[in-house]
Amino acid sequence: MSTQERLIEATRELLWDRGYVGTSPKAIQQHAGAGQGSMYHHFTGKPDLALAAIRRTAEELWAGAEEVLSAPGSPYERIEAYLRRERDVLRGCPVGRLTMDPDVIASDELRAPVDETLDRLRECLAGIVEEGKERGQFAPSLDGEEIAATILATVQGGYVLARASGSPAAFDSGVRGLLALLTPGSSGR
Amino acid sequence: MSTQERLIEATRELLWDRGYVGTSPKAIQQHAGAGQGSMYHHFTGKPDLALAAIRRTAEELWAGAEEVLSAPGSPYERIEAYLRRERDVLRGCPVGRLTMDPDVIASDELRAPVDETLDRLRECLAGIVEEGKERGQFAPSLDGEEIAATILATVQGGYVLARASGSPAAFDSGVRGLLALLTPGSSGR
DNA sequence: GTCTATAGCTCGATAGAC
DNA sequence: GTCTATCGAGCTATAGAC
Repeated sequence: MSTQERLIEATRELLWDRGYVGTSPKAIQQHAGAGQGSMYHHFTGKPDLALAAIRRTAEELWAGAEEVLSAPGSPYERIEAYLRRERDVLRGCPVGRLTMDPDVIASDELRAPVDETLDRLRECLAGIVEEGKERGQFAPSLDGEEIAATILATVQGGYVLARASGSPAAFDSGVRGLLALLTPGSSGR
Repeated sequence: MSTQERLIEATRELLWDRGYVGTSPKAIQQHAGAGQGSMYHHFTGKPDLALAAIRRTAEELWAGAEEVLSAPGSPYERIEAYLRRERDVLRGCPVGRLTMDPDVIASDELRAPVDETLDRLRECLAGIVEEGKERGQFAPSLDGEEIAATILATVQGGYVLARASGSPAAFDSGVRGLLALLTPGSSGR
């Protein structure tokens, strides 16, 4: 793996665990096994390197989610597969956690990949919900865009609850609650 | 307001906006209009001051939520009031955002108020859902604890979506989706 | 391309005058 | 109680040798 690659990968790991504000160039260099000059040769500075790392993380997350959501199965089954998918719950979402970083939010460039990824996910989920309505799996009164936002929010918020309690249980509990509400034929009342 | 008070209030504001890692003692002192020595006279250091600030923020949040959730009304109405309550959406949750702070999560002392607050909220919501089941407002198949986790997660995740897009719309959308799923007599299918 | 050296600044904390 | 002065360390970045 090239030095440039190692720098990006090290940055991705550190951004996931410590966020942008909590990640120093020095820590990145040590993680990547590279010197100061090496980093500043390949990137103009911390924001430039972070942008490369965030873009790659966003792409990977989207690719993985898209794979699960486009797999064969009914709309409910695909949403369930997405929600129940294996996750490193206590580590949090590598994309969503960036929204709590003041420097990321302050920069349109750094925020863009985060925004686009969550937006694409929402569109994708909304389409699946609409398909479920057509098939009679979900109530016609439901709004695809809204339910998509609820699904995404439950996942993102699940990470928050899990990290607060130090256990993945709260994440799973929230997911089970949402699935119960979405379950064809037995939800709401 | 005493210097000690100003220090705590300044810390609360900065923790809300920039998190623990992103908040420096110097910034706190400037915000509070106090010198170095003043801060270290009243508190042993940054963790001590942050603990006082986090505890107060957690207590205030719980008090406000408890007030809305214990107001008169049916279970569904109380949950709706909680979800639709006015919030500084783009600023995020002053308690929930701390879960993305590596130093907060690493310290049992700093994490405790966060954990306890969300846990109490979950218990409170779970009781309301159970009450709704008894009244026939929610389906008997629903689990109070799980739905409570879903509600809390939708709120916490709503902040994430809103901050990612730079607009409160996504938060409101997720809340409307959840309320549709919870609506007596018209949810799921 | 990669290294070391160094800059100028801020970090979190302490010392000691008043 | 509050202030200024100062500490050693780490921050982000640049310079320049190799």
